[in-house]
Amino acid sequence: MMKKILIVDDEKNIRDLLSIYLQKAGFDTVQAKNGQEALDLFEKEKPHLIILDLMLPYVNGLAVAKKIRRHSNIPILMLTAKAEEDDRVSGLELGADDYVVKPFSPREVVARVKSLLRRSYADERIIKIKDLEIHPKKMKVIKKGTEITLTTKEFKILTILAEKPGIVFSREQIMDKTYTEYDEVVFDRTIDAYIKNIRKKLSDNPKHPEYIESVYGAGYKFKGEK
Amino acid sequence: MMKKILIVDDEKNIRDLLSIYLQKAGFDTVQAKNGQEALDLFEKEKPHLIILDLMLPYVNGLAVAKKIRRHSNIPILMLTAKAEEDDRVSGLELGADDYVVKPFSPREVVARVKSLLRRSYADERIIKIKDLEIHPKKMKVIKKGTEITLTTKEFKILTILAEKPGIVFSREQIMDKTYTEYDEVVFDRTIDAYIKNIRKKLSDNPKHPEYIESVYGAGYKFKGEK
DNA sequence: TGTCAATTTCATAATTTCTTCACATTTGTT
DNA sequence: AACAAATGTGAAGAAATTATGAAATTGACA
Repeated sequence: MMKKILIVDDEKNIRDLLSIYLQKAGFDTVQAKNGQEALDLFEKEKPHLIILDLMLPYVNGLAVAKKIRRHSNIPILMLTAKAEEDDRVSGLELGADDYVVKPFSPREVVARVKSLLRRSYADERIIKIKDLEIHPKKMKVIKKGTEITLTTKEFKILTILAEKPGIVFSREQIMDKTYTEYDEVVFDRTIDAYIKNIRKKLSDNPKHPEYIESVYGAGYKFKGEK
Repeated sequence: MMKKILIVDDEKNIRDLLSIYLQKAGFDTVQAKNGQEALDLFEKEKPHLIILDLMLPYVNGLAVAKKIRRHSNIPILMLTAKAEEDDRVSGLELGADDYVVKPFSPREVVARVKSLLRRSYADERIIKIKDLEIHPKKMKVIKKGTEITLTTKEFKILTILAEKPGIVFSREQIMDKTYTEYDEVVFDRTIDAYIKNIRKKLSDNPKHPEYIESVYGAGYKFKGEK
């Protein structure tokens, strides 16, 4: 199936350059010249990936990324003019999956687009942690040879935590990453309920958790050295 | 923490050259001369980054990258003999995060390794001071390999002090930075109580403090050179 | 439309942290 | 040395957060 790429940049030259190369590589492209247009087109065109300039007029690229991230986990490739660490860090924090520093080679952008698409849509990476094997493709967790079936949301939440062991995620962060629908606001304690279920299924004692640890006043984290 | 680099190349000269430069830059290195060895060492040594030659005997570098990518998103720096764009493209497609064309300057490799590590582990903004490592994202402090768990407020206060060693903070300043609510007024001695707890957890003797020093009539400071 | 599983909310119990307080100890000053 | 002011500390009640079972709601699908 042909994948559609949304290109967001205020410079027409750049948009066109990327369009040409991406189309040559077999992608469908749509262009937006500012944040508002980007959000509109994101809704309307439902692209498979977004190339987003960090420095946009009016609405900054980070804000656009954040808005989109609230509703979707579409891969985002950020274009950054300067290699400043702060930009880079907040870009990645807010959900950009990769970034390219300007000036870039169009071919490199194409390569990264392909890489991102592959990573995002052919996700069969198995997370091995402690005595668990998390199989995204099968939506299953194997613990010491025994299959444990989780529901979609339980699985998603476990994956978020297990991908970055040791890192504390607030309930809000977990919700942002878990919920894709618009306007969906859920009660804080909902996350607790999921954690409870996951723990039960993994036989993870909340008093002496082997996997998911509560961090009072902060959130949850997957127990781990890393 | 010292980062470990796995170097995979069939030429001993190249492996050694890279090892020397990387070690000089403060990295730990492990070497593999073919794909199988690379996979074994990847499992056993759990490196933080892999430098991988594209052209390996028996099992090609791309295949190795692909296999590793099934279980991990460790950063991979690919070494390519020829500057062909195709290699670069497929390397990036298969999950290499960056590449260097042979013949390369060892210094450039070191620079890219640093950059990749920064990118991949960007979410660990660790404050290192004396024998402490303060991990904000993990909400914990590591002292000589031992994890110390602090509460939210304890952690916050320790961070305030440790970020600017030598600078004295009054109780009021500490409160201002710790409490976000306006009207909230707490008893002066509350800060003392927190300092007491932090000191206890860090085994910091108030009489001969190694970390948090009381400044009579002024407040507290993190003992330090600066 | 009915049913079952998943999702979400809610109420309450259990736990942890926060804050205060009283008293002990130390520090600085005269 | 004596005094005043500031800091150290253990204990305890208050406040906040998390755990959890049960109930209500939603959603997919026959």
